[in-house]
Amino acid sequence: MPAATHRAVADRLHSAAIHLLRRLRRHDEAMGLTPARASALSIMVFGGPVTLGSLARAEQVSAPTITRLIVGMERDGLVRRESDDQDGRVVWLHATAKGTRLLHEGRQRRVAALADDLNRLSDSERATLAAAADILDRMLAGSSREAGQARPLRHAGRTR
Amino acid sequence: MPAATHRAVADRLHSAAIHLLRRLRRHDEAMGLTPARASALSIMVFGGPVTLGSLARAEQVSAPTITRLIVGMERDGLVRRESDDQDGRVVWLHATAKGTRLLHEGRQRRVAALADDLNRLSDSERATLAAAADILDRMLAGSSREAGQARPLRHAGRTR
DNA sequence: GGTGGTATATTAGCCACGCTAACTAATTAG
DNA sequence: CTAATTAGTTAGCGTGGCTAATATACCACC
Repeated sequence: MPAATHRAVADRLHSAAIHLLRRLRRHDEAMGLTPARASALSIMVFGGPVTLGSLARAEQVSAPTITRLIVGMERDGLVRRESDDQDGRVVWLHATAKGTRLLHEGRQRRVAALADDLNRLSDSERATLAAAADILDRMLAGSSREAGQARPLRHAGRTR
Repeated sequence: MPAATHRAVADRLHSAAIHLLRRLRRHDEAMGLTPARASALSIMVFGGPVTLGSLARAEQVSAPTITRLIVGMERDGLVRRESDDQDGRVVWLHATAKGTRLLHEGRQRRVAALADDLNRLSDSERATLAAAADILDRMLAGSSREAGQARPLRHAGRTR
């Protein structure tokens, strides 16, 4: 397979991923969870308690951004702060029951919408998609170099 | 194939798409094009001139948001405004040469990064991904109900 | 046991880009 | 000709990116 073909595949994959997420994203905000909050919550729910710093690294945003995000989420009862008894500087973040519930509801909705679309495909088409998802995840996991294993849905940043 | 399996496929696809775009998005801002600008530009470059209103619909954002985005892009020489001679209300938007060049450069970068990853796969894995991209694009095109045919990379919105 | 350096989190203040509400101007319908 | 509709803008708000500067805690070392 020549390199030019790789680029063509890359291009189509890129486009497919954009369309897929554009479609799913509409369900994200249907229940009061902004994307930034959903992404941070997913890290805590699937990966357990984290410190502010490690959350910032996992989300690939700056420390002040995370501080402010968490202040709001704590105010709304989605996360709980807890200070470390070994190290007075670090703050541990836990998803509350409410936060966990909201995250799961949103996830359900998104995935259900996609599953609807999948219903209209043939078995072999679905099998192809399943195989592709596996290949992609292996490929991307291999080239990812960050700490967090969960799913930050990162969105843009300013560059100045 | 039972519905439960569809959900599992949906879940894996969702996750794969997120990881894919998270990886690509880093290249987006490497050249002074914010995601919102890149997305608007891609509509004009690949789809030709558009009116403010149709761009807003294609991007799925409100009219004021587009107005402000375009004001900035015009200031920076990425787009040109032109009024319609039939209808004094409408404003046509054209990508300038500079805008077109910037967009293509960014696209090259993103796709090149992905093609690198694809190099490490086997031929049959690549074929699976190519087939999956086609299936996805057909599936998503079938359920999309908007006017614009180009590629808005939409990101979150506020709901109040 | 104080002193300097490093690490963690916060505060302050900027910018981009979502939104609604309210407006102007142009067109179309009746 | 007036009323309704449509296209775009202006004003003003909220979230979530950022850097720079600061407070606190820890650590290392003399």
